[in-house]
Amino acid sequence: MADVAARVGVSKMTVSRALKRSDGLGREDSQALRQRILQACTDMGYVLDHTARTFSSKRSGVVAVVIPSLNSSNFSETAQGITSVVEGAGLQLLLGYSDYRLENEERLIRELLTRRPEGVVLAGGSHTSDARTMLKASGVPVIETWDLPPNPIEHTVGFSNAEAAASMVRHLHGLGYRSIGFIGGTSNRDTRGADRRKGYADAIRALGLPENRIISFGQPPISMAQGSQALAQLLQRWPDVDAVLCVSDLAAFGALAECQRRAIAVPKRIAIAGFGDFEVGRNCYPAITTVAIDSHALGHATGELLLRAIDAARLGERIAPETVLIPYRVEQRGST
Amino acid sequence: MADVAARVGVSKMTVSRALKRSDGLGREDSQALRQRILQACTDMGYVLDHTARTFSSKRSGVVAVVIPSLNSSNFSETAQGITSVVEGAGLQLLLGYSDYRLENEERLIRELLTRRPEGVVLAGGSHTSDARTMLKASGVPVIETWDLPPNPIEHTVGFSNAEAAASMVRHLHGLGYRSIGFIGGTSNRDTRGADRRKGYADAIRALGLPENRIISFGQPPISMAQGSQALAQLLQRWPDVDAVLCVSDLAAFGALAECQRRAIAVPKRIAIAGFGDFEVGRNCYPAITTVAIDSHALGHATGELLLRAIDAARLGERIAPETVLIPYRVEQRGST
DNA sequence: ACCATAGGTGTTATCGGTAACCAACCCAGC
DNA sequence: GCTGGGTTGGTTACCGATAACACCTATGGT
Repeated sequence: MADVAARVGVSKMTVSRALKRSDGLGREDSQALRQRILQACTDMGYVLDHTARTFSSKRSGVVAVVIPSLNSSNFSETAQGITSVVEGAGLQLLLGYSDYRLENEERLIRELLTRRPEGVVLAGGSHTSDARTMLKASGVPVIETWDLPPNPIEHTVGFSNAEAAASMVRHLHGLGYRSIGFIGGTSNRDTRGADRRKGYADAIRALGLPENRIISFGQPPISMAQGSQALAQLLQRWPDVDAVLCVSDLAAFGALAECQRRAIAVPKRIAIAGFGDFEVGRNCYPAITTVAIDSHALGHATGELLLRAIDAARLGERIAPETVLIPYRVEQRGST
Repeated sequence: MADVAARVGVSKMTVSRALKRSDGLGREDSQALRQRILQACTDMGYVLDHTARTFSSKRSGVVAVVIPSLNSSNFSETAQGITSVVEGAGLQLLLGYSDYRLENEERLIRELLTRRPEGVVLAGGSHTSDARTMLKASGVPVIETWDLPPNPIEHTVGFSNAEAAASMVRHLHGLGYRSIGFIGGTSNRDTRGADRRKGYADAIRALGLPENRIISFGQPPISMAQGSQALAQLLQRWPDVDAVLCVSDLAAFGALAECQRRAIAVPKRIAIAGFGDFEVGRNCYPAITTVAIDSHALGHATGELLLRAIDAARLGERIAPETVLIPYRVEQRGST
C-alpha cells in the first residue's frame, strides 16, 4: 500500500480511504484522485490484505455459519440465502459443519470465534453449555435457525419443528389414515428430529390414535438406506400401519424405495410423508407429501436480521433479541 | 495474552509458545508450567486471536476451497475428505461456491486470496485467465480436482471425465444396447459435464453406433426435473433409443422417475445410466448404474497432497507439480 | 573446576492496515 | 478581509501475536 501511495503521490492513509468507499473522498476532484489510486492498484497488482484490515479495524468481514451437514439441500440453501443478502455488505461466510454432533459444534464455535466473526449463525437451538457461554461472552450477534429454542441465546429465525410435524399428523388423519408410524433418529444428536418426533407423539395422543409406533435408527444424518431398513422394521412390528411420517424426505424416500422393491403399493397399502421438501421428494414417483420450509427464504431472513445486528454492532449498539417465524406448509402429493 | 502471562508470572512469549504445541517446552518441569498456562487461559476465558496470529506469523491456517455447488454430495464429500486430513494440522477450510460460473469463481478466488490462504483447492480445470494469473502470482499451492486439465496450474487430483464416460458407453454396449443417448447440460458452464459428453461422443463413434443422440438442457446444476424433461425429449426425437447416459445421477434419477410416471419399463424399454454414485442412485428402485468415484477418497488424496505442499511452503520450498489419478469404476445396477 | 552445548525464557521489532487526531484548505456570510 | 464550519489529506500510535535474537541456566564431558 505504501508503494501505491508513493506512486500516486499521496499518503497510505489516502489510499486506505480510497479503497474503503464508504469513507470520505466525496467531491469531484477527489473522485478523480480516487480513480487514479484504484488504477494504480490494478496496475501494480496490489490487493488489499484482508488479514491486516481485520487486525487493525477489528472488523473481519466474515460471518460464521455452523450447520449440521453440507450435504443437505435444506442447509445449503439456507447458506445460499444468507450469502445472497450479506455479500452486498462485503461479508463472506465462514462455513463449518458439525456432522450433527454437539461436541463438534462446540469445537467449531471455539475455532470460528478466534477468527473474530461479526456474526454467528447456528442451525438448531441446542448447544453445549460451554458453547453458549463462549457465544455470549464473545459479544457477537448470534442467530439460531431452523428451530424455536425455548431459551434462545439471542435472535431466532425458525419455526416449531414439533408443531410442523403435528400438523402433518393431523393432515394424515384428515386423509383417513388411522395407524400412523414414525421413522426418525435417536434423540440425542439431531434435536430438530427429536422435536419432530415429539410433535408426532403429541398429535397422535391428541387424536386418540394408537401411540408409540416409532422406529428409531442410529446416528443422523438420517440416510435413505436407514429409511429403507426402518420401513421394513415398522411393517414387521406393526403390520396394521397405514401411514408413516419420516423425520426427513431422505428417510421417506428410502422408505418409498423399499416399498417399491417389495411391491408394496404407496399410498394404497401405506402412505409415506416426509419433512423438508427435498428435491428428491418433489421429483420421485410418487412424489412425497412433505412439510415444506422455504430454506432459501429462511436464509434470506436470517441474512437481513444479521445485517441489522451487525450494523448496530458497528455503531457500538445492540438490537433487541428478535424472533422471526418462518412459515411452513403441508405439501400434499402422491405418496399419501 | 499479556494478562494470562502476568497471572502465571511469565512473559507473553512463553504463553505464545505454550499455545503453539509444536514448539519447545519439552522438559518435565516445563510441561507442568505449560499446564498452568493452559489452565490460566481457560480460567480467564482467554482464546487466542487467530487474526493476530495470522498477521504476525504470515500463516493463516486456512485452505481456500472453491466448489461449484454446496448441494452436491460429490463436492461436499470431497470437502469432508479434505477436512479429515488437514484438520489434524490445524488447518480450516474456507469454502466458497461458484454456482457453476467461472466469473463467480474468479471473484471468489480474488476475495479468498486476500485472506492469505495457505493452499487453494479448485473443483475443475477450467478457469478464467485472470483467475489463473492471480493464483500463479499468489505463490500459494494450488490443486485442481475432479478433472485432468491439459494445462494444469500446478497440482492435479482427479480423473478423466471423458474416459470415464466412454467406459460407461462401452459397458452399455457390452450389455447389448445399441442406440445410446446422452443427457447433459450446455457446454459452457459445467466443463466436467462437457468432457463427459465428449467422452460419450468419442466412444459412440469408435463403436460405430448411431451418433449425436444428445439432449442438452439449460444451466447446470443439472437438476432432477431437467433430467425428466430431457428424457421426454429424447424419446420423442429418437424413439428407438434403448439406453441413455446422463451427465449425473441427479439427471438420471429424474429420467428414471419420468419413466415410472409414464410406465416405461426400466431397463427393459430403456436403460438409464448416471454418473457420480449419488446416494439417490444407490437407494432408488431400480438402483442406477453409474460411474462411481470415491469423492471422499478424492478429498483425502487432495488433503494429503495439500499438506505436503503446505509443509514445503512453510520451509520456503516448493514441491514439483504432481498429478494424482483417482480410480473410477462402472457400477452395474438394476437400471441397465 | 572449567568449558561447550543445548534447551528454556525474555526482549525488541515487526507484520499492514486503520482509528484518532490534527493541519491545511475552501467557501459562504458578515 | 476576516471568521467559522465543513471537508480533505497527513501524522502518529496502535491492534495482538510471533520471529529473531540475546541471555540465562542446567547438564555432561574433559
